[in-house]
Amino acid sequence: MDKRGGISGGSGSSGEAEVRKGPWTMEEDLILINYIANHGDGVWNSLAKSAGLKRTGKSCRLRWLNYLRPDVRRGNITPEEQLVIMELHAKWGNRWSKIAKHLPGRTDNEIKNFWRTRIQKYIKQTDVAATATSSVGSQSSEINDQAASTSGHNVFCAQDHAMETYSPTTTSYQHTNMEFNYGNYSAPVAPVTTATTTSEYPVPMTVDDQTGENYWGMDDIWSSMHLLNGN
DNA sequence: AAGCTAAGCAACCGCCGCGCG
DNA sequence: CCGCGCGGCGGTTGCTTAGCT
Repeated sequence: MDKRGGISGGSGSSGEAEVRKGPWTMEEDLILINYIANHGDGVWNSLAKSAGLKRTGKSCRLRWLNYLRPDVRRGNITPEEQLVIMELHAKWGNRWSKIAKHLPGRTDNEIKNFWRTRIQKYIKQTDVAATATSSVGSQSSEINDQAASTSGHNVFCAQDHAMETYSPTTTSYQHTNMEFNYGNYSAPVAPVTTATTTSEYPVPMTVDDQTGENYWGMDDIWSSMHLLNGN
């Protein structure tokens, strides 16, 4: 079952408004950003309709809050943030939005994913290690408290190498010769073999100094919005 | 080089609470 | 009080990709 596949909401023979699902396209992102920049957010269902997006209000809200907001921070969770997450999770449990409020620029979804992938793995490993050395099983909360009370940086790194090497896949509009990737979104793209062809796109791209790859960052998108809006 | 597996993450789903008529 | 719509939240899914065999 693919929850993210294309248009859903009926066979298409009816007059029902079709609802798009799955990864957001760059066009949709631009529409949403532009609309919110001009009208503000909120009342998401009507916003989706007014903006002409074939998306549910929920989907628009999620996309905006988790990704398109200008103050969203991307990239590595810092050791300090790791500590905060662990401390607050020990205190509040899976109250991700509450935890996210204490981490400016981080979203509940990001923290939730971080917890599930990194910290739960760490807990699992620690749990296995604990049961291996002792017949007494340890509970997650105990581990949380233990880890949360650990001062200093890279609390996981000593035992979890993945923490050190954590390098999230880019969430920018990354451009290669074949296609550009936007998180999971992968769209056919006009063949771009020269730098000049980037002007075909509404968004000026950034060139990575190290890889030489072109990509669209959020800054690029926002600057393009100013262009589109005539600022 | 090809196939397999695990990790990472975007996005959807279902539920709940709140405000409003 | 009740029903409805909306926003918010936590859980879950599945696609992509990197690493390994």
